[in-house]
Amino acid sequence: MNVLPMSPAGSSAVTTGDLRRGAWTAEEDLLLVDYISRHGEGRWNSLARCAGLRRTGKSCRLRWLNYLRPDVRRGHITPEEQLLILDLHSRWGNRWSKIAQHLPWRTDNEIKNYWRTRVQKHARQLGCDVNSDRFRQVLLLRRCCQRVRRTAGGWRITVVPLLQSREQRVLDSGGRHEPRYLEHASVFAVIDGGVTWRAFPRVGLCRCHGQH
DNA sequence: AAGCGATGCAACCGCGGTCTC
DNA sequence: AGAGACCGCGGTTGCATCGCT
Repeated sequence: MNVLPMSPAGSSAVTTGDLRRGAWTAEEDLLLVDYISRHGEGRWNSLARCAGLRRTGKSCRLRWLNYLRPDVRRGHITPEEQLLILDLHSRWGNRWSKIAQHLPWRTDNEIKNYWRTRVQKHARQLGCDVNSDRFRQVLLLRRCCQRVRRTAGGWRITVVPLLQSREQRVLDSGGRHEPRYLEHASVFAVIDGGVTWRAFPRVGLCRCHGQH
């Protein structure tokens, strides 16, 4: 099972009347997991009562779907997932549950949080819209850099912001053992020794030959 | 070391749609 | 058919943690 965030003893959870609210305790998690493993999911309100949990059905459902479900993947969102989320969001907007259907190991809540805290902030810093080609290119470049890192190993990569100029520019990031960046119009590239990886909007990463 | 603002994320809330009786 | 219960979604809040001064 996943390592779960647990509230410490005497946590921020409060009890109003017969119901508890706030952070879940390890004991509550165990009760819920144990009950669902024996009886499966059902009607959440009655499940909460039958499992001996002083929680609303809603609260139990949220806890199960977002954290206790065995197939939920937690932690760092990969560049591939970022691009997929970006693509799906450009199609459907804030339809988080619909987007999450295409990343079944991620929850809608996680995707929504990721979007609001990281993506929107990132776009603000770049001064562009999250659905713009420019923003997409930056993500593609990041993935590109990661691949170069993986294959070349040990290189220090500097992310170069997209320039507005239409003319071709070759940006040299410094030492001869580091990759150089080529930027032309709406295309990014990382030049890695004899191989050039180019990132095209809506297409992805392509390996090019003889393009220095 | 302490204070404080920024950040990330778990959890709650409100509402509209669906189900059940 | 309709009323109440329930579910699921998207938006929002609150708190723990981090990093800076």
